[in-house]
Amino acid sequence: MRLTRDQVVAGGLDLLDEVGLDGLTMRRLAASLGVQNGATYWHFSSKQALLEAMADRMLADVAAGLDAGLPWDGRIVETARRLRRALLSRRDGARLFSGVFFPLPNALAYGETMIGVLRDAGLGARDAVWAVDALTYYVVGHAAEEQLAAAVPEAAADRLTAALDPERHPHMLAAADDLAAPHPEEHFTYGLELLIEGIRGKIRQL
Amino acid sequence: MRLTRDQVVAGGLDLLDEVGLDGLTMRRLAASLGVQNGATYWHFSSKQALLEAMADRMLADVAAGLDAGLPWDGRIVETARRLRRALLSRRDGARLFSGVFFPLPNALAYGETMIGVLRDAGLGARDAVWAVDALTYYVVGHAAEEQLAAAVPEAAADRLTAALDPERHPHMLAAADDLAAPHPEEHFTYGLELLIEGIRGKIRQL
DNA sequence: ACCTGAACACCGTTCAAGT
DNA sequence: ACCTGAACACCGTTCAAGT
Repeated sequence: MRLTRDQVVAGGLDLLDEVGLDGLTMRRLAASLGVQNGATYWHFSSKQALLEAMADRMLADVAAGLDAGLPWDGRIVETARRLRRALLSRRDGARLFSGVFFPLPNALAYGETMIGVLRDAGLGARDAVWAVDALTYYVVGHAAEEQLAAAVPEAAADRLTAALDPERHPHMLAAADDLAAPHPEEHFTYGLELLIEGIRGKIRQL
Repeated sequence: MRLTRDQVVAGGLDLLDEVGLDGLTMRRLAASLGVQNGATYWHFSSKQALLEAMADRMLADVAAGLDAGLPWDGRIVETARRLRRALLSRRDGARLFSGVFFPLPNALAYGETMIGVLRDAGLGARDAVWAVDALTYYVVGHAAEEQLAAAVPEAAADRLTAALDPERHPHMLAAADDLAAPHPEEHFTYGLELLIEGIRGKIRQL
């Protein structure tokens, strides 16, 4: 059976879950597909091109079928959540996405949806784009940090507490339980609401 | 003259400006320091350890001497700007920082300062930490995108306009001039204000 | 204490040659 | 059209041996 482009992408995503982004090599991928080393280069001109295809595949359903009955802020929350879920669906998914240049089909669909919601809410073109940029940086940054913390199981927590000094970091020590973020969903929602509240302010000023 | 740890870090940062994060190799660094390949490993146990030291050095003055006379929102803006400037001070500085695990001295000082400002403003421990997390994801994400766009000079713009379809991306096309972000400072301030406005909302609820 | 020299086990990418 | 086999030019890391 010959290899298809889709199989290479799917194999890449499966391998990503197995070995993480740093362990993902073209040679391992070829091996896991039962093929020789150079074979994948017939389907993708470079590793970067493959990573882009993988990133976009990961975002497949982010912008599909958004409930038009929701108010604008509900639609923003829903779409941000979908992006978040997509990024978290694969190991190192957020890092994979942020290492890739933006204009990919599903990423564009996400952006277009988000901007559309804010324009419906009354924002001008520039405000809408810039607000979506802020939302996106937040969602991606949050997911990346969450996956980074998950990747460094115990060493992370130990190293953090070791680095914190009661003299110089009283505030961080006082919030140590919330720093380690054992409540990622609540944590995510908190920052998302901050941004949405800021957008509400902009809409009020219209 | 023998090599010092500091010289290795400084050489790493200079090389970063020259060749970018992807071009930064231990071998090139050794060559630029006029030393043999393995020599840097006496000063740093791994490339990752060196990258961490470089990232922290980059953040050296972010938390020093903040004007206590400013209102809380002015202090947040000032500190966020300093982090931004530090990240932009070196090529791929934002990507360097986000690839490194958080608890480094200057990064901790930054976090402590930010949390302190929000606690002064009246927020509880958890709210303050979570709000600072949101601010930091935003600052780093914004700087990373800005440096990524700067790294792909013209190909980026071309590829974006080529990918945009009037049928499917009317909103993005309508905002094309603001998408390419020829106004990075204004763009940065816009999103930062969104978050600060959200924090104002939290403080009002107290 | 600090560095050299040389090796080990990998990489991404290319490309003639096969089928 | 799609893949193999083999090579090229690199990597990070280790470590005996030198000074």
